[in-house]
Amino acid sequence: MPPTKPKSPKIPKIAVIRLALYAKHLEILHSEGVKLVSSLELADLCGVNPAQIRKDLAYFGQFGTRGLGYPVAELLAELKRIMGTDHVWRLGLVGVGNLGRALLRHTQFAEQGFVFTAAFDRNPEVVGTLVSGVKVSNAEQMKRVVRERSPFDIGVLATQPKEAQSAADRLVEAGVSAILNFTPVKLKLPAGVYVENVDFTVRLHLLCYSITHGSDVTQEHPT
Amino acid sequence: MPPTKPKSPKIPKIAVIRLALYAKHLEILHSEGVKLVSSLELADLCGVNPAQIRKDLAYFGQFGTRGLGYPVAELLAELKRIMGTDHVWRLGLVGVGNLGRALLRHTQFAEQGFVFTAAFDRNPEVVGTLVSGVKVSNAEQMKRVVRERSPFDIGVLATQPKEAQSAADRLVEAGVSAILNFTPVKLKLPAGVYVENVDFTVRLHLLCYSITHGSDVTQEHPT
DNA sequence: CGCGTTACGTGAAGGTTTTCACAAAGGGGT
DNA sequence: ACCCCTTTGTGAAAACCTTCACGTAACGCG
Repeated sequence: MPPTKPKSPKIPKIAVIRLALYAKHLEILHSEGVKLVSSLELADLCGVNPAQIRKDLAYFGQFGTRGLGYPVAELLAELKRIMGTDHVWRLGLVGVGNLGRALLRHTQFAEQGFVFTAAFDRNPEVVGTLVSGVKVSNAEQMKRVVRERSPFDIGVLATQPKEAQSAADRLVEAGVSAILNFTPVKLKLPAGVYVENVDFTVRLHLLCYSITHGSDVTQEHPT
Repeated sequence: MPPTKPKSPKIPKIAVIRLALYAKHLEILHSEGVKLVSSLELADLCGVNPAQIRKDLAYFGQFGTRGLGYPVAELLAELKRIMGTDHVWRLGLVGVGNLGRALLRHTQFAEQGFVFTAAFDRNPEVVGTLVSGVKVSNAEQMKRVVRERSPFDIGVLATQPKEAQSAADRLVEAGVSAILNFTPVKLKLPAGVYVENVDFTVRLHLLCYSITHGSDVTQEHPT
């Protein structure tokens, strides 16, 4: 079962998203004791085309045996390795407001190997408190706190919009190279810092459009 | 400024998402007193290709004047009309937990014309309380509450995973035809009910992949 | 041990979305 | 009233992603 590095340098983002989808269903199959799965079976579970699965996997190597299918446990392990989710990732929250608090308490993160190791805010009333087992530190001392006490890999940004950019700058300064951005601000960041913007209102807009027009949109993207 | 119904029946979903993006930036321009904008200027602000903007708009009609550009106020009004966001939408929350509470208190919704008019939970300790000005009702009486007291247009699902499907069923029963689903459950619903799934963990997985591989993904989808 | 069956891996075809490039059209100055 | 400049609207081309279809490999049964 050879390489795990991308063969060609350009993988469609959507393919990576589907990889996570496959992993999720493989996890279930694995827990059910299923040892082998064909692209057809997995495709049914995931709601995609079987050829799609084979193509997506082919970006990263050969994982199946012809005539049989894919070994569930091995493929799952490979996918996790490819996604980088074969180990725990540490999250650092900036902005302990309504949303931030909910994120800290959100159990799904931990279930998937994402653990908050730090939290920051500027409000003196919040700094020093413990939320869901995480101590809230002063946002102004982020760099020092990260270095001396609670390092983390991914920054989670849930501040007020007007503080978003400076908070992001501080994250970068502290050495973070990936940010999950819950604010509606388009962040300006140096190259090499990865950002994913989460904006639920976009989805609401989409629903409004669908209700208004009776869904004449095409693609049905996963997640 | 002619029709607003789609010319051809199939509009790419991604184009509708971009429409919301354009509207957001037009809103800003409008508040700055800008009267006219060219596709080039707007494209720069939105981070997309100018031809893309013209194509997207062309799905719905002709809104610009050659040699000049687009009238900001008018185009904004048109886009809102197209998206259906020219009036307030009423939201109904199911599941007043950590996330639900944060959503009720989230100010961005109201700012964009989305107002919670109802909230439901099964926990007797929560039922009857007031969260962010919204009375929490018993989830089992959803149908009645909706009809007699607090109708709403879009259901927002933030329950525990195991209750998600039955809560969704109840929403449909109560006449709701659009659901914003924050649970990781793939809902089974009758045709004609629109669902948008919001799963932040997908984005985290994507960040993991990027960090691990140094971003070799292609597309850069907005929001 | 060979043959049939199954299902992967992949080139080629098909479909969709993005970008290019240009004709056509409106505005404004002279 | 005409001409020039700007920028739209849009076919055509390019890029991209998905699906098809088949060669090929592996297993297992007789």
